Amino acid sequence: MSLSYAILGLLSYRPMTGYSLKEVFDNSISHFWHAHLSQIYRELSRMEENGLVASEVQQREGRPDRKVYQITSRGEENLQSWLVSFPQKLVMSYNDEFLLRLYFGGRIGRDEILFQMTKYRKETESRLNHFQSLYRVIEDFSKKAGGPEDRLYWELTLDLGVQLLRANLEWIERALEKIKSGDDPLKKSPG
Amino acid sequence: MSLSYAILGLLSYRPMTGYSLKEVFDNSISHFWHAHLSQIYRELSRMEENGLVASEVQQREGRPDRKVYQITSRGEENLQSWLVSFPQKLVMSYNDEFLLRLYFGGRIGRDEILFQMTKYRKETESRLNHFQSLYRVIEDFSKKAGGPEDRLYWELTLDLGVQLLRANLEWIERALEKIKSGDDPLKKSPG
DNA sequence: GAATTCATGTAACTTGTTACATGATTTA
DNA sequence: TAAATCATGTAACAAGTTACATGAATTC
Repeated sequence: MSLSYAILGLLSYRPMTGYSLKEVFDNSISHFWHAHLSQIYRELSRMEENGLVASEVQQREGRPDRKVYQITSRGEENLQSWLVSFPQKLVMSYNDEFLLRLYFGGRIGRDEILFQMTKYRKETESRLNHFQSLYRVIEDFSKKAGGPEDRLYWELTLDLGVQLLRANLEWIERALEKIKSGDDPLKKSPG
Repeated sequence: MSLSYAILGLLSYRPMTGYSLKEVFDNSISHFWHAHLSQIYRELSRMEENGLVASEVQQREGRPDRKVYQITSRGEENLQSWLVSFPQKLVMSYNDEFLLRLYFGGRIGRDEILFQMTKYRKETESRLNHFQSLYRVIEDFSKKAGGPEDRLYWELTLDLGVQLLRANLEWIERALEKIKSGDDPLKKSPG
């Protein structure tokens, strides 16, 4: 289960609560990994049972208690051995609901498709904007934790996220034109 | 659950067994949707309970029985209303184990990263080759089922799959160079 | 003779998703 | 004063994964 390695890796930079782990997931690795808060809490409990992490409850006046998790030496070993083992099977389970609809586009009207595609473009654009703002987050974070080596790899993964979104947007433009030109009665039956 | 819509959509072209549905998943929509055979069987049972599909057992001499599923009118309605409803939340759960390792690349040696990246490139290349062979599958299939409209959309989804893989490969080349040049002691501290 | 394909599923388990429950502090 | 943020989780269910079980026909 890769989620536990994602958690171990992030805890290897600094101890964190489940809540703050979720923030890092959303801000720093959302371009290639997503997890729900409830998943993170469940996984942390399991990992503590297995001795991969250890928790300490911090009581603070007024504000609610925080349960701060840190990686154990066993957790470090676990992480390390995972990092150097290239997966036998590359899991690439890319299930895309929008593409599933588009595949069956022949079953609905072109206007509906154009409408959905335009919405999809808007969403993709805002995701691209979000990703581009993450370079700043990496810069800030590399000053606090990790070294210049870490920063190289953080930026590389983000580069891919940005490039894939750009390729996606280029495809959207071409697809819109293809669909529109198919809609043009002059081009449908020439002569 | 989008799996049931994928099944309904495919059954709307022609009746199929669970086994042949799996083949279509792997050959025709694998670039944006993946499902295990056991998932398909489970989902078909559930859908039959809900009246979205109906099955008929065909007995054949010598060979094992086949359970052929077809879409019901209720299933058609179900599919149609899903197709015209743009999702409130675009599910983009893209979890990539390779990128997760790369993100933590600072924790392992550069040689290991280069080794894994090279393997990743090889896998990505073979996926691209597979995708490119699917245009032929679409061509063949559009002669048997569906019309020219369907073919446009089938090709569009495949176009995206191909373009994303190409963008991925371009990124790999650049990433390899960046990692290698960071490894070069001459570039590390000039002078 | 061994492996692959066709064809059906069940069982056990892990992961992902959504809703619920609680409650203080801060910001709009 | 309403909403958002911080902070913890549980419960219930849906979806994804892997292993097991069966057995004929075909291909290597």
